Amino acid sequence: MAEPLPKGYEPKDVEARWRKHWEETRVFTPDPGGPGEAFSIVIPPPNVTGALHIGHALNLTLIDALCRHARQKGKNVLWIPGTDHAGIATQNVVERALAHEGKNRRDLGREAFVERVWTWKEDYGNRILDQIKALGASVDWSRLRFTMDEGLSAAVRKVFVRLYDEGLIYKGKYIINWCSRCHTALADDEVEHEQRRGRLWRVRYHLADGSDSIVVATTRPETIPGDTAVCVHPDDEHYQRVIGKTVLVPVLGREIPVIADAYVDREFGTGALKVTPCHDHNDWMLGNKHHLQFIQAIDENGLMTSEAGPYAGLAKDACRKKIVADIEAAGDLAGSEDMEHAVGHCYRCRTVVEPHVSEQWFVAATKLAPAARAAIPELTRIYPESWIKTWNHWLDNIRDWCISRQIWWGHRIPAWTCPACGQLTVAEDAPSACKTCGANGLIQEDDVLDTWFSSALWPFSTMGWPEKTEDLEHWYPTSVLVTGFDILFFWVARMMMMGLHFMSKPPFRHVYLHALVRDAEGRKMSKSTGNVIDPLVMIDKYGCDALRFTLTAFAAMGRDIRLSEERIEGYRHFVNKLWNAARFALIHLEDMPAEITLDNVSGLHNQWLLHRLEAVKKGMDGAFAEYRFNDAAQLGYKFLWNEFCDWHLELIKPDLQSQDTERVKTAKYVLWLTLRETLVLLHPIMPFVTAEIWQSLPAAGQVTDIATEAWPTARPGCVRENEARRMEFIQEIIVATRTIKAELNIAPTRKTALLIHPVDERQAALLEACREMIIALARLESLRIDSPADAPKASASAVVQGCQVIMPLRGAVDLASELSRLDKELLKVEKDLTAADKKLHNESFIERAPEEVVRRERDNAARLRDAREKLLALRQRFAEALMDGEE
RNA sequence: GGGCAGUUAGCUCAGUUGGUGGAGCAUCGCCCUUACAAGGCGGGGGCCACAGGUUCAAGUCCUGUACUGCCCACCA
Repeated sequence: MAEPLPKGYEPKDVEARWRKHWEETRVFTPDPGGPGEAFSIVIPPPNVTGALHIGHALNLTLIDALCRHARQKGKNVLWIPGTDHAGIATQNVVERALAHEGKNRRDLGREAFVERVWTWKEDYGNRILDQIKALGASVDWSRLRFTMDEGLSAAVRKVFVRLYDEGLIYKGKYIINWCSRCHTALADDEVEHEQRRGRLWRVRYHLADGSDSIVVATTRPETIPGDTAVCVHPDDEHYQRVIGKTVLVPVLGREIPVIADAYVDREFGTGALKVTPCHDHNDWMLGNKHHLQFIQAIDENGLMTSEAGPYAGLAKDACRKKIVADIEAAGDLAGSEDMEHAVGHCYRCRTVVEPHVSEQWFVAATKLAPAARAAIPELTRIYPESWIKTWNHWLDNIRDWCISRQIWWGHRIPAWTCPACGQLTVAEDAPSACKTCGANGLIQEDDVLDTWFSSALWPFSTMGWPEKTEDLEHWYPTSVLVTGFDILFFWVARMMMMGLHFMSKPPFRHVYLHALVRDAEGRKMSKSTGNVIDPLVMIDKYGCDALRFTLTAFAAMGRDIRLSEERIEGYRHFVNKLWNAARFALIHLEDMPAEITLDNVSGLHNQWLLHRLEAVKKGMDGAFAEYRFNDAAQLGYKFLWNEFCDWHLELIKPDLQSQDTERVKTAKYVLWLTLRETLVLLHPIMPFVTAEIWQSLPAAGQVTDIATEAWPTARPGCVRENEARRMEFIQEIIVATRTIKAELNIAPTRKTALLIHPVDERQAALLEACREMIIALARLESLRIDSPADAPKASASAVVQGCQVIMPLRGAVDLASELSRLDKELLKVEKDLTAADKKLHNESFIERAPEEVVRRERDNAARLRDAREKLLALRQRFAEALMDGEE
């Protein structure tokens, strides 16, 4: 039965207890044969090396809210947790640790190194799981996955082999992005371009016949030894004379052709471009088109090759200095200038990326992309929809995906080469002998797959594919993918391609892209800037629910979140408010209150509250369904605080003290029921505090776990617009009275007399029925509801919906301030009335606006006119009182 | 260069289908009213970036401009 709640909400103990409870009772472990419509989400697997950051906190909070809400709606909810092996990132971390021991991975050798990473993963990889727990994520821990689990690795191999057999994976020589620090190829989207200050040199190339020269502009003179052509625009009259001739590479003296291609921008630099096919993506394209020579001048370590002649062995930066100096010495430097240009950096280590020609594995993304493009919005809806254009543009311009990485940590490519005949065998399992020549000792590829290759399979590999599992049958495709837009292409697009190809269905019905969390100044949070907000610290300081509520409240679609600690602190007040409201309720609900019929509940305030509750239920339900998280949070916030606490709890205080047992009974039941339903509504956002309060509340029968409680059903009988409006009128009367007191500097606690002059019998009856409420909330000594004929002239007053509210003033009250108060009020009414009249005098408004709108405007004007008359009269009386007082 | 957002109170942001603009924080005043001072009550504060257009009516729809941010892109 009911237990008293401690005075202050202590998140730490409460959260720990509920986490344990939910884990032990396995309420988040669903059965594929269980009842309810299937609802599933796969976690965007955090990097196993990573610590939970605020972006994860947002992501997990939103997913958790959706899952908890879906569960409340009776769905069969599966949320699969897991982590990603994050190839390059994880390898880097372990290599750094090794470096501290003065070793590198080659000292250990491949096997020992990989073993070491696994050990590291076991030690540190579980930290992230504890952090997911700390956030209250209602994941199914029995289905925990890791991208390098045996099952998922088998899926990777199967996919690789199938794609290879279908010709959708191939090996080929291509210019790729090379990180000389990570010593691996990078996919196009793993390269981040940044504007950097650089220099543009103008270098003179002499014609081989010595007759002339041509000046070429370059930002990378160190690639000159790799030049195999100079290219100009075919229509450029400056260079017609040299097209088809040959020039000499500066310093080296090698003879190369001058070619013409419309690719060249005549306006840029000198209009002449040096072509270095091995060290520039566009030059690669030109080299192929014009069948140029391919000369590799820089190796994979960033050193100049023997092709660079006198510069061989130099680091590329040193070569740049030297070659510029040499050219200048030769008198062939035609000038140089500073310029800004985009430079590619490795997204993991920030090293400048070097275009590099090598043998790599590719997925024919160009062939898989069209289906993925067409899937949105036909098969999968994306929220917010504005991303469709970006999605289409990216998929329309996709290039084949380089999937081989020259690192050790990851899924090793399942391809073997025969040492005897060189035959390549691609297979799920290591072949014992060469199919062609029967030789043994086939050698597996050294490279591993891009991390995103296994992530691309995540929605079905986690459910047991390629086995035909019940999970797949029941829960694929997943209901919605929730992630940040920053990995739309890295991850979402690739999942879409793989899902469509292997499952014939898109991997998710909806994609919800949430914002990036930034700091208060709108900057990205990063360790180097020192502006990170650590979610674990926030949970520790303010409680998980406060953090979750804040993130949810700020998660408006299509907009970044600027987070600061003060905001979390602010929403902690809300958690506390809920807690205290519950404490109040529990004081009066020692036992389960007797049930009453709600459709015809007595008491205007009860009718109003239940009416509002219906609206909030509906509103929050819709908000969750459409991923309007901020709306859901706001609706819950306002209802709980501004309606339930500010009004209803105050309004039922007299009820609870009453001798009328029916009245007490009604108050208690409405209180109990509203609080319970509100807890359920808020539970998806604030699981812990709601769970704690829920179990303290008396219940009919066994106390249940709020996590398994159903979303409250609608009570159409409680929707009562008219009663709600009447209650709002009473509230306006009370506010007007309070305002008079506040503005005349009368202490709110000082009980005053009040006279209300209603406009008609109906209003009089309503006021009479609510007499007690008005007295209590406006803090009155007495209340008269009738004509003000004998009211003292020295009274403060207000007009509410035509009804005059009059407060006789006695004692030390600054009477002059009442006069200015009334003047201010009059001014406002005048202004509104002028605006309304202006509209009503506009003939086209009367003619064209809908009847309803015109009628409302007329009513409005009439109301204002009436208010003005009454205020003027009241002011007149008051002014007389002032005169009298002065005489 | 292309694309996408944003511009609303001092600050951070809401504002569903056009019908007199809201919240939190901050600020000012009064109150320790027996759930809550992490609180209550009340107030002040906005030509909704700018310029046009559509409309009886525009923060909301359209066009353009300015600034800010993000994404994409092969200007060497």
